Amino acid sequence: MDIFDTAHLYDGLQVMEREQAPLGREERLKAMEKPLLAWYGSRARSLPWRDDPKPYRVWISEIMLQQTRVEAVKPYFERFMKAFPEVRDLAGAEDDYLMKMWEGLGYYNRARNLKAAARMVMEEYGGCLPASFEELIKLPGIGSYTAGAIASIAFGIPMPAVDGNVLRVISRVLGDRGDIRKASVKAGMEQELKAVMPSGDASRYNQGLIEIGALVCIPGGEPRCGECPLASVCLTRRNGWWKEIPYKSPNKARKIEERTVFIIEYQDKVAIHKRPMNGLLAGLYEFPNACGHPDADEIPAVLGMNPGCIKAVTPLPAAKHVFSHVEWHMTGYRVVVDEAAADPVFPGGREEGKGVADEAAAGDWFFVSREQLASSYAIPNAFQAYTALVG
DNA sequence: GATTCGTGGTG
DNA sequence: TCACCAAGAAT
Repeated sequence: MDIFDTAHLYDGLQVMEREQAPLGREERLKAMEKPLLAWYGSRARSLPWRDDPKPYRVWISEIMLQQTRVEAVKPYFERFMKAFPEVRDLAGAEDDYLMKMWEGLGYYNRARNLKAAARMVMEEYGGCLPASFEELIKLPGIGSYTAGAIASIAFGIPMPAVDGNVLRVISRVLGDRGDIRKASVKAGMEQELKAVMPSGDASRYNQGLIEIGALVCIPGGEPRCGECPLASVCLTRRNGWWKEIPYKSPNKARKIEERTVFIIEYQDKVAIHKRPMNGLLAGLYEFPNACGHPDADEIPAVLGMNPGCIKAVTPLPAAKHVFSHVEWHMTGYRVVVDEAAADPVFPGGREEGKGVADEAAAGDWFFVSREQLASSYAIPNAFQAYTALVG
């Protein structure tokens, strides 16, 4: 028999609890500890950052895991650790290379914050992450969850690490209908968990709660209460509330932007453009693009190019990319240009004062080979449909 | 408190 | 197809 298959005990335990005074919130949370630690001891997945929890590795993994699935992180983590084995390597990273190592993972400010924090760790802590929640949370990119995760997992400090998994698990255990989107609900849960954290098992305790959320008390489907070590203390399990708890207030509708992407080719090279250092996809590279869906005969004006520079124009397939708060509905053109347009002295062959109205005008585009593009410039996956056409 | 930051899996 | 949403943080 599987000792963690507690389904057969539910009826008895429920009767027991009904016969006693109902548990208060703190008592219910305290009742989680033993079954949680026992379950984690036997069921924890083997993960690269878990098997070798050096502070630096825990830090990198926790940043990568923010709003990102474990399976997506794994290959990035291994590659990142080879590129930047120690804090010193990260602190001295070249920006374009750093972003190339992050290319496709999303939320690119995480990588920039990581480097900024690494420099602070070098200067202020001699290259070692501080073993202190209060010091960790001062570092850029480290908030209350990540500070708690690093403090507990890397240093054994008994501080809670409340992420989306923990919000879901604890809301369900307590039968709490508070809106888990609210910062106040998270802050309250951090306080309650801090009061019941075991002083000597912080790492396993926090990771156990997260692991239950990831593997058992899952979102977007029926939780696997039959294999949950917390089933006997869980109010949501007892009352069948899993569809209602956790409660999360609805999302806002996304804004839709129409864009046109230009694959501008000269011989074996293609034009790219560096995006501004703030806002969406900050500091990454992109193909020149513009608002709206201009006709082919409008392209010289849109690009601010002498029509004589353009040797051929062919339309490219439409594509859609969905960000968190914006949707791009894209079309594209392949534009083959001649020497005049590719002249580095006069980038883009542009006419003075004209050009793409917004972002592409900021720094002009420049031509790179396919090899350079693939090896040295981070292009976000929003352009994947067009990147694929460049080969 | 409300917004803005990517991307891919999933029902 | 589409809405949801994941090991959140910064502004």
